[in-house]
Order: sequence, then C-alpha cells, then structure tokens
Amino acid sequence: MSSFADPKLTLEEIAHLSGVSRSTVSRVINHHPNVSDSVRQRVMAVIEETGYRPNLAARTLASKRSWMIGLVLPRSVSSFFADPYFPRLTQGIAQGCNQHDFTLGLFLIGTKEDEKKILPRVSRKGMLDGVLVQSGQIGDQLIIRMVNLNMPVVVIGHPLNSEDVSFIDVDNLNGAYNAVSHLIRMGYKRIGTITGLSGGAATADRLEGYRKAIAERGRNIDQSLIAEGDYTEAGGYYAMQQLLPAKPDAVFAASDLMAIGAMRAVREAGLNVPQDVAFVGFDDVPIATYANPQLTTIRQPIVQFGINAVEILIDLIENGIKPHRRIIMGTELIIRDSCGASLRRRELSKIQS
Amino acid sequence: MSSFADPKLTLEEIAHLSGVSRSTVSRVINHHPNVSDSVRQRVMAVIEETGYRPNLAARTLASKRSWMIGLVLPRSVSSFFADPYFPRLTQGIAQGCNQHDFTLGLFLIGTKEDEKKILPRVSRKGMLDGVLVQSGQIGDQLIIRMVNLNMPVVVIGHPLNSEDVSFIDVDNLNGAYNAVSHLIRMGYKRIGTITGLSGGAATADRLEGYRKAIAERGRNIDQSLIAEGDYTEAGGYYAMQQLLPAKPDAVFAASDLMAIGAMRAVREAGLNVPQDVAFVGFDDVPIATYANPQLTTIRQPIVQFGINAVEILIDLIENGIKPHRRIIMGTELIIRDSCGASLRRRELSKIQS
DNA sequence: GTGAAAGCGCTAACAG
DNA sequence: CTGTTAGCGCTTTCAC
Repeated sequence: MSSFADPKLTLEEIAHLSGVSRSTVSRVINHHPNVSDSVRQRVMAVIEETGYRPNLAARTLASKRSWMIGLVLPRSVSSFFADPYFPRLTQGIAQGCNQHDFTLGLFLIGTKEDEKKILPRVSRKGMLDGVLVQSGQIGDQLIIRMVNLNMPVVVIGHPLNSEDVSFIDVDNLNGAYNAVSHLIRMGYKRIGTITGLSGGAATADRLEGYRKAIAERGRNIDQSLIAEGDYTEAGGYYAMQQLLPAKPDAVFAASDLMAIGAMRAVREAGLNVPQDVAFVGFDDVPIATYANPQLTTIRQPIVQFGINAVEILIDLIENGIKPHRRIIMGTELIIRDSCGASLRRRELSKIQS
Repeated sequence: MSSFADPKLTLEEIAHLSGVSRSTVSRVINHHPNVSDSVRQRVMAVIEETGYRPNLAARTLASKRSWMIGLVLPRSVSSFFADPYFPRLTQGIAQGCNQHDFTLGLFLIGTKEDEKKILPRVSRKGMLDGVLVQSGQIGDQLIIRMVNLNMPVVVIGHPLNSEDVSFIDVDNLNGAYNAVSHLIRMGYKRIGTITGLSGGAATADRLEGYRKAIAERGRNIDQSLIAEGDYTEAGGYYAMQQLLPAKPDAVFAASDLMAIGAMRAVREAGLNVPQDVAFVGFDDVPIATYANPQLTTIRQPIVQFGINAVEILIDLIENGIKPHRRIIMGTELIIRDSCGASLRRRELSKIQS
C-alpha cells in the first residue's frame, strides 16, 4: 500500500521480494494457468503491497502487443467537431476501450503536415495494435497504406472503395429511405433534400435512399429539389435558400444540424415549420429535441456503434485480419413535431371532439 | 521507396545497409550534431529507401521518454460531450500535440470502474510522459495521486484546491464580471444568473463575477435571481423556469447552451428576447451565432487554450515540474442581439432619422 | 509448476 | 566524429 511508488520497481524486484523467479511473476501478472495457488497468492500480495505496475513499453517491446489502438479522424473532421456526431462516436469508442482494457490514441488530422507526421505513428511500430479510421477523402488514402502495412484496420463508415478492408457502418441508405417514405406517407408532394458534402459514402447513400423512396412511388426526381450542404448549420441554411424557390412542402436533411439551419432559413422567409415546410433530419443529436419545432429524425445508435467498432478491431487483432468483417447497423425513425405528424394528430382529435 | 515495409527492419539493419554502426544511425535519427554530413546523407538515404521507422516501444524503454501525453476527462464529462466545449478543447490539445510531435492518449472516465483501470495507465510506466487533467470533483482525486507519482501534470481549469500543481485556466471571474457589467451598463435593473453545476471552480468563479459586478454598483444580491443549471440546454431551461417568477429583465447564463435553453423557456412563457428578458451567455460556441436571437456571450479562446495547455505540459516534462506554472487566459465580450444592444441601436437610429 | 537464458529494438555513456 | 558496450523491463522458449 505504499503510495509512493518506487521509481525502479521492476519484475525482478517483485521476484526477489516474493522469493520466486522473474518468469513466475510474469506468469502471475499475465494470468497464466501454470502457477501454483500458493505462489500466486504470495506474488499478488507483494504486488499489492508495493503498488507495482508493469512497464508498458517493456511489455510492448517483448510481446509485440501494446493494448493500445488508434482513432484517426481525417482533416475535414476538425471542423466537424461542431457537430455532436464525432464527440459521441469518440465517446463510444473510448467506452469500448475501457471495457476491454485498451488505451485509446487520438489522431486528429488537421493539416496536410499532420497527415505526414501521423502515418509513421499509426502502425505497430508506432505502438498501436490496430487502428480505427473514419472514412472520407483524406482518410481513404491512409486506409490503403495501413492495409498494406498489414495493420488491423476497421473503417468507420465504409470507404468509397471498400474491397479488402473491414468496416462498420450505419445503414444510411435505408435510414434515408425511411425518412423520405415517412414524408410521402404523410402526404407531402414536393419533397426536397439537403445532402451532405459530396464525396463521402454516407452522403451518397443518403441521397440514394431519398431517390429510391421517391422513385418507388413513381415520382420523378426533380433536381431543383436537391441542394448540397456540408453537414453544418450554416450549410443547411444556405442550401435551404437555394431550395426555397422550388417551393418544397417537405425536406429531408442529411443531418440534424443542417435541418436546424434549414428551418432557420424557412422562418426567415416568413414561412412556418411544419405547416409550410416539414422536416426530417438524420442523426438524432441532443439538440434535435430542443429545436423549435422538435425535430423528427433518423436515430443512429452511435455510442453502441463506437463500442462495436472497437470490438471488431480487437477481433481483428486477436484472430487475424482475414476474412474482412463487414457490419451494417440499423437506424430508427424518431417522430417528433417537425414532420407535422403531431400537428396532424392534434387536428384529427379536434375534428373528432 | 519500397512501400511494403519489411516487418523486421531495425536500426541494426539500417546500420548494415549504410555501412555504419547502430549508434550512428541512432544519432542521425535523433538529430544529434556529432555526425558528419556525408554519413548523415547516406544514412538518411537508406532510411528513405527502406521506409524504416523506429520502434517506439524500444525507444521509450531505452530513453524513458514516450513522446506521448494523456488527456483525462473525468466522469461528469462524458455527458458534457453534448456541449461543444470539450470537443473543441480536445481539438486544441490534439493540435498542440501534432505541432510538437507528441501522441495524444485519450482517457474518458465514464464509470467508477474506469477510474480504477485508468490510474495505472496514466503514469510514466503507462507510457505517458505527462498528463492533462480536466478539473472537477472526480478528477481532483486523480490529480493528487498523479502529483504524488511525480508525474508532470497540468490541470485544465484550476482545481478547487490548487496548491502544488500547475494549471491553466480561463479568467472566469472577470469574464462573468464583464458580462454582467455590460448588462448593467445597458440599463437592466433586475439581472439574474443561471449558474453551472455547483462544486466546480469555474462555476464558483463565474458566480463570483456576477456577485462582484452587482455589488460594485451598490445593489443587493437577490437570491431569487440566482438559479442553478448544469451546463446543459435542458438545465438552462429548467433554471429559467425557476427564475421567471422573480421577473428578471436580464440574465447572465454561465454557458451558451444554458442561455439557449433559458431563451426557450422565456419564449414558451410568451415573452420576448431581448425585449422582455435580455441574455448574455458564456463560451461562444458555434450555435451562439445561429441562436434566435444571436447570443451575446463571453468568448473563451478555447482552441488556443488547449494548445497552451500542451505547451505548458511539455515545458514541465522537459524542464522539471517545479516551480508550478499557473496561466490564466483572458476572455472577450462578444456583443450580438440577445442582450438588446443591436435593438437599441436600431431604435436610436430611428429616432435620429 | 518453476527457473535460466535469450532476446525485443533502441539509447546512451564511454572509448577511441 | 564514430564504434563498442551495456543495459531499459519485460516475455518467452526451453529445460528441469
């Protein structure tokens, strides 16, 4: 219980104090079966007493395992931190690491320069057993290099070119499809969409979901009802201004933040949500509940998503990177006020009463 | 330029290929001055050709330096991820790490269990050269232990009990003081405040700033004009509901998120911002600009704050932990619409014209 | 079950 | 300026 940990408290020292060899102490620490109970107890007692902690660097050097994984978030993301999506993802990943006794290294790529510096660190020699990489234009190049290095890699949100790599993603296409289908069921006729930044797989899939839902009802895709945003509030705002002349009566925004920005544009144009323009977002971030009106949206199981990502990576580390694992997680439609559903319900009950 | 890095590419191997000794290669890598130019060139060429990267674990073991620091965010924080403050702080810290070629380890303490697991990792033997810890009830215990371990530690936002430790903080007291003084100058008479979670130093300081500004004008502190929030939108909303009966004409909220929640409560009560109740927030998070009306607030230089925190920690690591460094960073009043300033300006110009 | 011995890949005196 | 020699603290065969 000595709280002042001796700086040079090594395995050797513990072995000495408990009257056994270094190897035996190592076995105890690593929970090897081949240690007699009595010895195990004795050694554990000494460890407890002295407050001994194994030196991770030495351990890593000898075993070639660091119990440390990296999370790489590519450049575009630094601005994305305005969006609650990444923090929550990070939280899920951190939680997964804690659960499995892994340490998390965080690599935010802000500049081209960072990118070069980070690559050497993101490998086994850089102390990492494996890496989680957010997909996106910049990330995708890193992914290729790391896969070539034979590193265990799990891509978060599948890359555009997704052969030969494990990934975990959310079912963006069906999520968007469900969002738009909901609007169609509610009777809206001119349904627009605000997409994310083009070039990402999630953006493409959500747009595809929109297209599928519209086309399935035998309607034509009207290009004037499609505007590009960038996943930010401001981006949603400007995209909505582009959409307004086309007079949509409902809009599916590819992120909640963009939906909120778009609703702001609608209000400024003197129109009401959802009476004049109804909205469905994507993500179900906390502010969705506090928006005015509360946002109908597609919920992603994001924290669990992060935990799963970690577990897949650990599986890769421990059982080999082949065959590649591919996981797609489902989404859920959360109906609130911005789509007009609750309004309609109130009107119906008025009529009935 | 062989992109397939040989798995067993070591210093020894590079030494061989360039016809020098291991030490010389080591010197080249570590930029030691005592290497002739010709040899340096030759070695560098071989390194480039082979794509050699030093093994960090071996390096750490031999040199007792890992070039890795940890960021510890205590329990309460996991929920705080709803607030953009922590993501941005993390971004600043990551940026600082990139600039100085350090790797960042992220430790989110979610549960009591995590806390125990994390402590052994957050030490030199856990591969860290130093640690940044967010202050807060839980963090504070960790801080004490780590300081006892003789680890370089920089506390983010000073701990309640701040002797014997280096910290960096923002000037919460003066920030709040300036916010409230601004409201006083604008002529508001019944100025309330929504505080953060009690128990934190930042919360206490911001409340103190409020008190100081009010008292300095010879007014009495009215307890019914003080309500406690928890830095969340919902917390601000409920706190405002408590404040409403006391009929404040202006409110200083200790975070932007709470201000936004409070404005929601005001609107729901059928009142207008800023005509009936004016607001000043704290933080200047991105949504402050998109709030309706746009939020007047106290800007914290948060990204720079994170960068500075890293630099202080590196200073501690390289030059010893004593004497303790204490840095307080200033804030800035950002005037927008929620305090009524722009409204007043418009009215004035109407009168003049 | 336990111990001895040989590294893991690097840094850091110390000679020369 | 460069090479030699010890380790850093642990894991991991391989004997016993």
